[in-house]
Amino acid sequence: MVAPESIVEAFEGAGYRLTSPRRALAALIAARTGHFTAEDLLAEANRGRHGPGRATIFRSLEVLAELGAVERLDLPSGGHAFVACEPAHHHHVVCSSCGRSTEVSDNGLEGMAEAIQRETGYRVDTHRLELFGVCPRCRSRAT
Amino acid sequence: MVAPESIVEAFEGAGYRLTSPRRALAALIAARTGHFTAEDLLAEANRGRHGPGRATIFRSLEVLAELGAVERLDLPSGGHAFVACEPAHHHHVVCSSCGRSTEVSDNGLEGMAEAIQRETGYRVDTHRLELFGVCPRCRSRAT
DNA sequence: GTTTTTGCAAACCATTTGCAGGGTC
DNA sequence: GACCCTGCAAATGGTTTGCAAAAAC
Repeated sequence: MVAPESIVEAFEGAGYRLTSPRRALAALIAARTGHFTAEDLLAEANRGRHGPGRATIFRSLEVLAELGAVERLDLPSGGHAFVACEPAHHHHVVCSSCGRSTEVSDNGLEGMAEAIQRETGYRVDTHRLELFGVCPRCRSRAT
Repeated sequence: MVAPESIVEAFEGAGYRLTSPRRALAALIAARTGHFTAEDLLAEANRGRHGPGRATIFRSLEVLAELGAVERLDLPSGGHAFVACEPAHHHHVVCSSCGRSTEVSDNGLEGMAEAIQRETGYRVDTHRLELFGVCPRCRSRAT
């Protein structure tokens, strides 16, 4: 869904050192088609015998989330997951069947935030929108 | 922000038994002006010496969230909190300074969901929108 | 009297942290 | 060579669970 290089570049561009655990992690993330949890990556890393360790995975995901190369999602279940993405403001629709996700511009939401600001008097600083549904592929397969 | 009775009624209406721990919890929740964590309630419950225990608090919050008497929030920090609310579809603007929150109709969002559906082909089932900012009171106080 | 709820404390699980050795710039 | 990064394993902190006693219906 995302090239491993773009993740490596995120590290690089922000002045982080290029290490083999980070390269390996980039590959693991790039190999994912949908959203994934830290646990998923960890399991995958342990499968191959030279994958990054638990601590590195968590630490790197945090960095990547800060850099915007990855976004943290709050699943309806209360758990956390991540999706690789382009570093621009946007949101995701996540397929609850296969986990695949698609980016969505927040076209319209900006306006809504302004309307809310006017109505409530709050100064709205940030928002998070998460959409969950079924992707086209799963819809047709489900038939 | 919400009357204790409305919470008690939520239990009642759904066929749950009315117990004193549940009444006490309803009062604790009603006393909150903003969002609160399970931990907050637990601390408060322990202050008075006959409050509900840890397990009951978590179990009840889960039930109330299911019933829609309370909504679970995902804070930007990654933690979880709750707000008491009316059981209708809506969203909240949460003040990051004092924790107070206000309900917001999702006026407009419905339309957005449809647009997204059309654009991406996903069938959108649910969404969660959380807004964070500074409430009027804190804005003026902050000057 | 039957069924639900509670409380306690132990179990859990994801995530974080301290620290010494190793790798990168 | 200096400083950043990693792995390990132990600590953490919020949330869940098993079970016997207590309360509601």
